[in-house]
Amino acid sequence: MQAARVLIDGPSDLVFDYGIPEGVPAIAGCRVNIPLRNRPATGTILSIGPPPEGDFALREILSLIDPEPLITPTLMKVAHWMSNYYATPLEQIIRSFLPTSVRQDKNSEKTRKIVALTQSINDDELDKLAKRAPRQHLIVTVLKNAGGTLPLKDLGEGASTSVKGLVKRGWAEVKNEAVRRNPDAGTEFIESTPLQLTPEQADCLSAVTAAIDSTEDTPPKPLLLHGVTGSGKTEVYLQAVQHCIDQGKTAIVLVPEIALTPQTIQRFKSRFASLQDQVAVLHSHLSQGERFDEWHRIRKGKARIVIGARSGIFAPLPDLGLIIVDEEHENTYKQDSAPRYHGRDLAVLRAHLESCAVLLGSATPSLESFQNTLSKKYDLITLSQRADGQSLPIIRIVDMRLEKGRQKGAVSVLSEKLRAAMEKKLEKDEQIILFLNRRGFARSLQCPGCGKPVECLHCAVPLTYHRTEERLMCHICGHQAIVPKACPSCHDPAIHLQGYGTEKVESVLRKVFPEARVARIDADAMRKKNALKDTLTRFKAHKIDIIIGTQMIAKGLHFPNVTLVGVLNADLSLHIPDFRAGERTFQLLTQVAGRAGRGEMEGEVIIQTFTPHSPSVQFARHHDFLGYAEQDLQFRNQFGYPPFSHVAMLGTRSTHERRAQFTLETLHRRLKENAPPSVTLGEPLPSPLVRSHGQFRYQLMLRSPRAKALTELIQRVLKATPTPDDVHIIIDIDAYDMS
DNA sequence: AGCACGCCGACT
DNA sequence: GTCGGCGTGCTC
Repeated sequence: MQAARVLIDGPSDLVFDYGIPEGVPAIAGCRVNIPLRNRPATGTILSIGPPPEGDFALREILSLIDPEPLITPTLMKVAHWMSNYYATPLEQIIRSFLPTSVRQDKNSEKTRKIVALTQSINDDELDKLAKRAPRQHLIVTVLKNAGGTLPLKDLGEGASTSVKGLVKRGWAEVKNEAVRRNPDAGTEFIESTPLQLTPEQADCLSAVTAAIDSTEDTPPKPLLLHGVTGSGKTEVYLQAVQHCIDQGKTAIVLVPEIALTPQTIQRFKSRFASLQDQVAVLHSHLSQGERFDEWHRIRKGKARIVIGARSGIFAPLPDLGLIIVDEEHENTYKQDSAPRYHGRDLAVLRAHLESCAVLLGSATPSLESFQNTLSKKYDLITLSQRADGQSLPIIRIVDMRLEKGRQKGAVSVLSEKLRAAMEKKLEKDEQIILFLNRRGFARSLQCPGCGKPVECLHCAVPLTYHRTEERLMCHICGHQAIVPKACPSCHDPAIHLQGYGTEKVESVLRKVFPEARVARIDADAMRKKNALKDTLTRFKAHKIDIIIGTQMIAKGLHFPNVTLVGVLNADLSLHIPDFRAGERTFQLLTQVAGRAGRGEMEGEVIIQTFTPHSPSVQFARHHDFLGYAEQDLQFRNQFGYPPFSHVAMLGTRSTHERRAQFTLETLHRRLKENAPPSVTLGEPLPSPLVRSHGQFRYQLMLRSPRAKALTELIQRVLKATPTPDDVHIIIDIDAYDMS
């Protein structure tokens, strides 16, 4: 007899063997009801194998929750890999694979009652019925006209009694029919036809189709598509997915955030309108029931194209042919709560395990992915021209250090150049997007005179200002400094923390351009449901002249009438204590600039900055990704940052500050004693956001060329080191969030 | 001796 | 997670 190895639901990652009763089709990936001690429990079958040795009575599975496995064999492998790599209990991983409604098998199929005539009734009987039971007669007539069947609720109120009468006579029967809870119910999508491809696009497409068509013996390499903004990456995606479907395979399309990419979703839905029911969009606004239905449609192969945010990578699609990761450089692919996986990395892993094609696309690829093309792990394909033949927008830099004198000390929001340019565009009735990257808390000291932030000499990242201690701190090596009275570089005493938000900008705009129609897009203003969609629709219809927004507007939006994009303070994302700050700023500037000049008219971009010479600003200005990458990769290599190493953050959180600190210090000591030479240890330090949600946070950075070395070391030390109950430990492998 | 409490390991 | 065994220590 075979036994099933079952992972029990719950936080303790229990694995036990159970007997499989006669006739129960239990296979790996199935969800099961099992007895545990004296109570029932639920779990997931990990594998089937011979029963274990040992003198205990094997208990049997009570029943299968779902007759078919909810987790495919490949996804099971992904889960095991994740558990090892991210140092996370397998149970937690599996839990994150399944939506709650699917896992708990709640909100299972919605049904409705269908009334069907069972036999033809002759006119004679009908006449009799008309006299004796006019309601029944009416129902029979209606049903006959409708072809014999109708939903019960369409027969009008109070019909059920009469229907019962008909059932009694044996003339009709009532059946339950499953109805799909369709998130798009009532929306019509008009099918769009494929666009004519430029020669570059055609080359890229054939590289992707070749990868889709490659056989299992020659598994395809991952593809990195570097396409400048407006180069028509989405059209390549669409035609690649079409090819995949034509081959009878399925496809996953990952997008950074469903809510922020309504235009991309729309294009997919329209292109595949004839396959309407075969496109499933997984997003956080689905109801539990909708999610249940979409998930099962995917599992059964009824939906063959899945569009989703990072967790879409767990979609249980059979016959996977292609995975696309749009805007692969986006940080939103990294989950910032356990399991802290990276959607793009899992896409590459899953594609490898499924021997299917994977396409990573971006106008500003991550240095991790780009480095993989240099080392020949990935193939690079390029779209260097805009699809409509338009040139990339002209980018002008405004040196805000010079504005300071002009505007006498006041925090200057709009430079004279930007204001003048806006005025011109408004006169011509063209639209404007203003961008302000507001990143609150962890702030550095920047000199308004020379534009330099105060940096750590050892780590080349800005020092972080800690208000409580009135000190500057390097958040990587622990170096501390007092807050300078004057700028260390130019001795300007005006050095201070400065900042303003989108709201302030909005009020300035209303004052400077009282005639213009202004709208603000940020997390605060867009809290209401559909607020973003509505604002974008009004902007498209030109009922708004100027949009002022945060990162939310940097991505993927396409508005032909926008001819001016202004970046109010390019430095805000530059001077945060993170080795990726430069990369992020370059990405942001390039992406934002790409919103300009997407129609007939030429676009113009104005970037306001205190550091006009920083590589992020200069390379973005010249639309030079390769130049930027070369420069930043050199820096990363020199200081041993990713992609030349893996970074792990080990953190403690507690309501007791001393305990959080002490625990991390203890762990640090033990790590030091046990660390192999390949691992570089940082110092245990208060997080830049020391206190958040009432908890104190301390963290420690570890680096190593091998991620496995980090996971192993951390797990070994944690296992051997008891920690207080009220201190929560966080392990973040390949961390992106340094705050 | 008898019992409440809390820690800790087992749970197939 | 949850149960139960067992040791500690307090009370009767």
